[in-house]
Amino acid sequence: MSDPLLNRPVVDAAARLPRSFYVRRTVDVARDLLGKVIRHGSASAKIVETEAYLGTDDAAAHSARGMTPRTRVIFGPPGHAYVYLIYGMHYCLNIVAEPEGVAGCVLIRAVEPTRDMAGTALPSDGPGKLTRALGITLKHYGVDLTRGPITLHDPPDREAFKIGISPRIGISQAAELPLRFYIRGNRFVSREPRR
DNA sequence: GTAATGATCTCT
DNA sequence: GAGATCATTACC
Repeated sequence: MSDPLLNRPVVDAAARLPRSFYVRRTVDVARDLLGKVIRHGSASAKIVETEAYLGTDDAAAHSARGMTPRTRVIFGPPGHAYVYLIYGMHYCLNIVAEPEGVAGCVLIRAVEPTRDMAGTALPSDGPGKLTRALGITLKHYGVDLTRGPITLHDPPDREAFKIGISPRIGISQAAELPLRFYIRGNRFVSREPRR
């Protein structure tokens, strides 16, 4: 493979994001997750697109209608994974934000593959595709991202990028709110912004 | 217990 | 533009 994006060095475990990173407003966590590295097993990828889903005041959020067995983790301590099955076939990965007791999570919409078990990049330009590429399923519901098996890290090299903001994709409620964040010009972003 | 729905993706 | 496919939810 000649793709320079592949086979980069594995990030240092010491750069793992601390709990304090997640104990903030959901919008801030969504924006700051851009450029971070997500790891699962030997797979590794850089986050290039996110969406904020605000707790109980956001009609588009699963947590809008209160705590249920599924949304329980969204109200729990930050830095945990909220995974759900959509359309009977795709898993979506969310990162829980806000202090314990306050709902809020960030949907990971696209990642830039940096390494995987086969040494080949799998499609990761969409929320359902990236979970498949990283091997994330419902069994990862509620896992602590400061412990594993899924972990988040600061990138080994700090590349500058510009942040784009747009309305969220694929929702009907609160569809106009500018809660989607992406790295401008990155080719793995799922869609270009609407105008 | 039954029925509607969906933060998607792939193919036509 | 339509179909795939099933966990979760709301309602009986």
